[in-house]
This record gives sequence, structure tokens and C-alpha cells, in this order.
Amino acid sequence: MGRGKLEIKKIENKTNRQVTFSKTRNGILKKAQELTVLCDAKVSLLMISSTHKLHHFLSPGVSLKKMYDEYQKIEGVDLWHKHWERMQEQQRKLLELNNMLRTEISRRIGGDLEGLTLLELRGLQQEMEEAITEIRNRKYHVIKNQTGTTRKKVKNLEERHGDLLMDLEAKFRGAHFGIGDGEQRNYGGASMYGNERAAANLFALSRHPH
Amino acid sequence: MGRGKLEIKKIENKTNRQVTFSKTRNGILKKAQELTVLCDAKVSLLMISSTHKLHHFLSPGVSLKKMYDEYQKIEGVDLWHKHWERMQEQQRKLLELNNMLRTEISRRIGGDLEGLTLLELRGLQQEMEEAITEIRNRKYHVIKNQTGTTRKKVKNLEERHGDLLMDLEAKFRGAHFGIGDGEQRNYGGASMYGNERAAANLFALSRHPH
DNA sequence: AGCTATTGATAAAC
DNA sequence: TGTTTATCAATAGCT
Repeated sequence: MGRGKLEIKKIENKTNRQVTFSKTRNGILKKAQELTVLCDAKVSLLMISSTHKLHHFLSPGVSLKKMYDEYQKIEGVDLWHKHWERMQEQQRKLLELNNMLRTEISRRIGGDLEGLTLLELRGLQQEMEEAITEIRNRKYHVIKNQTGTTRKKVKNLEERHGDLLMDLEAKFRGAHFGIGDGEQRNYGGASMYGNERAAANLFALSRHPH
Repeated sequence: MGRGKLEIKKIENKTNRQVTFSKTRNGILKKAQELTVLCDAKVSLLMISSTHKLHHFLSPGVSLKKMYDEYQKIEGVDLWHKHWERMQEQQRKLLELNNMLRTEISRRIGGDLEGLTLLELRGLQQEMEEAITEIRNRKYHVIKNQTGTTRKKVKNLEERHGDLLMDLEAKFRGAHFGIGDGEQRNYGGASMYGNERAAANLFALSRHPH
């Protein structure tokens, strides 16, 4: 409409395009409003101009999320809710698993033993003694497989860093790690970073410099 | 517009309302299309009638998700993306932490020792021996604190279940748990359930029946 | 950002 | 719902 008929095709003149966008945008916003009021409809309208400016209308009393959910429900396009719930469930399981692992590991460095019965303590001890046997075997295996020069080199390195290692371990043992303290973790960031730090320490210990 | 001016106010006549909705809807859809083509704009339009029927328009070449993301970016209303990304980051960290913990625990039951140097093996062994000392101390503490009748009862139970326990542990040691096998876990469900099962076994072991 | 000739949209009626 | 028609609304091209 207007002084002349306008072909429905991209307006190449940049200024004209901007002006037309502005006018049509206002018109469509008004129409959206009318539809909302006259017909008791719910409307969500997003418009982004070619200059990346955003304009929007949303019927009062509805949220964008609700509109989107409704759209998904009717159109079945989903993509969100299912994924979200799955992820949440995975996370819950991971945290649960994590707590178990932390308790287990804590017991194996001499903490978190208060809740265990005598029988459980015996089992744990025996298990660890058996593990130590395997570690010992592994040590012999490593030593046996070292060739002349390599062995010499490694031995020197080990001797050089032995004292340092001992100091590190002493520090490690002295510190409180917050591992397996029985406290239930939530999804918040703070406590998680705490756990991670604890694990990083533990990890560092298992990878002594050499 | 039309034969008479219409007051901007909810149309109470249900039929008229429906008719007006239908007409205005078509008009606004056409306008949205025009805006898209003439002005090279991106438009997302959702309309839900009072009878809960949904109609929508979306400019070609954009997805609803993209429109919403853009909206959120410009308006800062978010609701999703931030939460989603935070959750994903948390999950990544949990999995990483989990792998570390699993490796640590695996080493403490005698597996996953191949990657360790002699020095690391020594450290691990010493740490475990120290832990065993603490477990032993704890055992004495438990024994000391048992009163006459309780002690007797527990002792009987322990004797009764000792053999069973040994069998269980033998089984446990023989089984392959898939723990700390060095394989990087993904976000998929299958491998996660695998891990969980492994941990559940481990957990069960630490809580021997008594 | 205003103006106005002109086209576009649509209320009421069928 | 679709069509017609009398009206009102929106807006293209100018300023």
C-alpha cells in the first residue's frame, strides 16, 4: 500500500529498507497487540533487522519459555526438555558415584573409618595388603625390565628426588582434603571445585616428579 | 478497519472473535513474510488462539532456537543457555574428577599400575602401609569399645560370616570391574551405567553383610 | 520525523 | 470456512 505498489522482493536501497522495516515493524507490533487484546490470543513476536537490532512483542501474562514450551508440545520439535532432564539425571548419578568413590579412596588413605564395623575393617585391611603385594610385584617387574643405562639414569633421578618426594608426601598427609567427609554435595559450583582440588592433590601425589 | 471501527477490547462474541482471529492472523503472517523478504529481517512469530490452536511463522534460514539465543543475547533474559552451559561444564569436570578417582582407587586395589614409575610405586606402597596402620588402630579402638555382651554378639556374627566374606572377596578379586582402564568416558548413557555398576560392586564390598 | 495519495486489510453480511 | 463490498488502516514516496 502507499503511493505505489511495492514488489515483494528485497529492497536494495539501504535507507529505504530501513525506513520500510521501521514502518512495517510498528504496524506488525500493533497488529500483535490487537490480536492479543481483541481475540484473547497469546503472541510471541521477535524481529531482527538487517542491522541486527531486535524488536519484540510478548502478550502479557505469558513468558517466552512458556510460549516455546507450548510450541514444542504442539509441534513436537522438543530438542530441550528431554535433553535437560537426561543431563540432570546423569549428573545426579555422577555425583552419587563420586561420593562412593571418594569414600572408598578416603578409607584407603586411612580416613573415614568411623562408620565401619570390625569385620569391614578387616576386609579392607586384607584387601589393601593384597594390593600391596601386587604393587610390590610390579616394582620388581619394573626394576627387572630396566636396561643398564636406563636403570642407572632412573636410579640417579630417584636418588636426587627422593628427599623432595618425602617432603611432599609429608605435606600431603598433613593436609585436610575434605574427601569423604560424608557431606552430600549439591549442584553448586563452590563445593565442586573443592572436590576437584582435593582430587588434583591426590592425583599429583600419584604422579610424583621424577 | 472494515465496515465499522472496532474498539480495541476483547471481543465477547465467541464466533466473531474466532473470525477476527483468523483474519488478523492471516494478515500478520503476511506482514511477517513481507518484513522478511522486503527488509531482509529475521522474524519469529508464534500465535496461540483462545482455543489453543497454534500458528507460527519463521523466516527461512533461521531456527527458533537461534532466534531465542539471539533474543537472550541482546535482552539478557537468558533462562537457558547459561544454565545449560554451566551444567555441561560441571558434568565435564565431574567426569574428569571421576576418572582420576577411579584410577586412584584402582591402584589401591592392585590394578592400573602399568603407567607408574618405580618411585611412584614406592610412594603408593608407603602410603597404603601407613593407611593400614591407621586401619589397624581403628580396629583396636573398635574392639576396646565393645562392652561384654555386645562384643560377644558381634564376635559370634563375625565368626558366622567370616567364611562367607572370604568367598565374596575372592569373587570380587577375580572379577574384572572395568575400573581405571584408562578409557576416556563420554557423555553417553551406556558407559555411564557401566561405571556405576562397577562402583556399586565396590561399594557393596566395603559394606560386607554382618 | 510528518504528510497524503494510494494500496491493503478487514468488519459485516451473505 | 470463502466471497463480496464498504470502510478504515497502513504505508511508499516525498519533504
